[in-house]
Amino acid sequence: MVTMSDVAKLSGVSKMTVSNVINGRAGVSEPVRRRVMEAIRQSGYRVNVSARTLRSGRTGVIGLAVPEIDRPYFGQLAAHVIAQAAQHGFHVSIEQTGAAAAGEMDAIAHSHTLHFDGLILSAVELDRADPRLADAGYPIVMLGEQDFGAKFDHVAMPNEEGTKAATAHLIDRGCRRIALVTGSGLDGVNVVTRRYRGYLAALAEHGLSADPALFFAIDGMTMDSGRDAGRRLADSGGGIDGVVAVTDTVAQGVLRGLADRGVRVPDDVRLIGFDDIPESEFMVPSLSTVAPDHRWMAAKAVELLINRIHAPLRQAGEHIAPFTLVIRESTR
Amino acid sequence: MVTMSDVAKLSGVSKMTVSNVINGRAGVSEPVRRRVMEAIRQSGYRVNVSARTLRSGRTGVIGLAVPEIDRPYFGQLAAHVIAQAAQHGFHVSIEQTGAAAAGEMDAIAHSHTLHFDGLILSAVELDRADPRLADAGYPIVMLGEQDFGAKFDHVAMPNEEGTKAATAHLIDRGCRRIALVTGSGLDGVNVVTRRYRGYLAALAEHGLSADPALFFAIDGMTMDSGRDAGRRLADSGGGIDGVVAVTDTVAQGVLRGLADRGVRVPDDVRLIGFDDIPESEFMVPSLSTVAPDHRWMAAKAVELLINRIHAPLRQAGEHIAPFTLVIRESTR
DNA sequence: TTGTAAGCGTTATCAC
DNA sequence: GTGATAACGCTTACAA
Repeated sequence: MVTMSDVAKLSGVSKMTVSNVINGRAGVSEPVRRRVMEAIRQSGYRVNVSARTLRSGRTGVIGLAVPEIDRPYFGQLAAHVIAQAAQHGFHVSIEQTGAAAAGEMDAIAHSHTLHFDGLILSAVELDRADPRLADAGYPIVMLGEQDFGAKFDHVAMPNEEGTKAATAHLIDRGCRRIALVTGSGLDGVNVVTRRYRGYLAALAEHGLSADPALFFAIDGMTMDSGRDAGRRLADSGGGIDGVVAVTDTVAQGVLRGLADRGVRVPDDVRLIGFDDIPESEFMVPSLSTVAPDHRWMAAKAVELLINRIHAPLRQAGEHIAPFTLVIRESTR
Repeated sequence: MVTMSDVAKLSGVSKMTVSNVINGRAGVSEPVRRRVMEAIRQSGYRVNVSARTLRSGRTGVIGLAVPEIDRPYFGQLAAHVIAQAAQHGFHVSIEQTGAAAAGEMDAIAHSHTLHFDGLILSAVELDRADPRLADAGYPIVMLGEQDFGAKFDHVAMPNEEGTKAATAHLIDRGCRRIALVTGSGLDGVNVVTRRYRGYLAALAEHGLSADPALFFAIDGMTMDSGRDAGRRLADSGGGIDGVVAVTDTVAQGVLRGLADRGVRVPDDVRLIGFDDIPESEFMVPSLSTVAPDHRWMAAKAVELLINRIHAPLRQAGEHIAPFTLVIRESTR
């Protein structure tokens, strides 16, 4: 392995001068700089990041912890975060938490080991009271889901507003018996409860009542559980004419479950999702959905994190993403 | 920051003994080991990976370079690779190459900087002749696409065999005018040409001719270009009764493009894809497809890479993944 | 503008 | 079994 000393020897200067050239520091004469660059090129020298990190304490890597990278929403999120971080000269390392609280704490403990400069945590289940969160050793930004009070910067989805708009849209289209397909946990403050509140708010505003028979609980935010809910929904015979699904992924499952039972969308039932994943436009029928500005969210999270890396003591804040309602065939 | 020296002082032993305890090396008496463990617990000590890496030369991180992490296939691949690597005590860092050859070389140069122990490269465009590949400084395993000759371990898709089986299946179902929707580059040895050969082989074997009018070229492996191809296909009026799409993602676009034109699947046209992404089961209609064993591929790639990390000089080989044909509604 | 010296936290070596 | 010492490759602080 070729080191800085080798380059120094080759170009007839000291290690320090080589370091200065590499890091673009001022105070190196042009001839020397050229000699050094040439020596670097010739020798094929590469900086040893471990040594630099050991000395400087900065890794240039930020962690992104997501439940499962193979769900479209998180894949898309990761792509945006990687792009944004690159613009600031940071790399991204992805950790899968497996949607379990234990895994999420692992990501933090682990990344401690891996020496991230900071962590973006797209949390679903993590208990907000966990004390270990406080002393992770580096800044953390929460993205997209949980509310952890004032301790962390938090980039939030327009959960309540978005779901309210989606529900209101179905009502506008003439739906009167509108089902909600969502997670079962209605305690605490999280995606599920926030979106539930938005659903209720829209119903109330239009003088509709919230029938418990219209509430379809599912186990995870997966296509599979969505399909199951779609079938139950079709079998319920409750005259349901509209469905709000908690995410597009779940909506895709619902769509499939309804198709399994011969229920047509939007003819028999209208359906709307949340997230605007890339697939939504291509489903048959294409899926109407709440489209948060994902790029904005990724940019915001990276910006907040990098700010905090440079200035650890700042007031944390919540930032709610803007959204639009994308109307497609499923609610025509 | 609490270091190994602190733990040593706290437990009244030397740094070296602490190191031995942490790394589970033999030759530490039980009482001492317990004292050290307790000191670690009390102090909240964490290993500094940079220092360890600097000294040992191992990072414990393997890179995974994929064109775009937000495409379902690569998301799924990443999930499997992460899981497999974890079983061997390795972490995974994901690099996006943006499907361009330049980006793929970047991933290599870059990860040099990042000090991976090895790299799994899911290459699409990378020119096999690029000399920089040879001296990346760590082992590389090619996964899923390109063929780079005998220089690298290579875990390959059953491109030819799978596409042949898919085409034969359509013929079995009674299709006689079978279109192929695939990338335009028919030169070189890559996914596109290999799958094309499989398609031709099946036609030939059943006495059907390859009509150029049945060849629909697309620009990238995206849903968007698939949709476009689906529309052109519907508008072509060539009596097409079957479609082989180069990937499921493209097939999803084709499905949508056909729906745009009111063409019914499978009633008017039968459609089959390649990859068996999670979405395929949930499309309407659900998509028949060639299902390579993704888990097998990830496991093989990780295994080959780790073998090579431990024994750099071994004969490279090609390993073709097993596959099954999954028959769903789109070819019923 | 350039060079010297010290040390970041860990592990390999070899002595005890 | 346990410990002292010397690296690993780089950057910070300071001297020339």
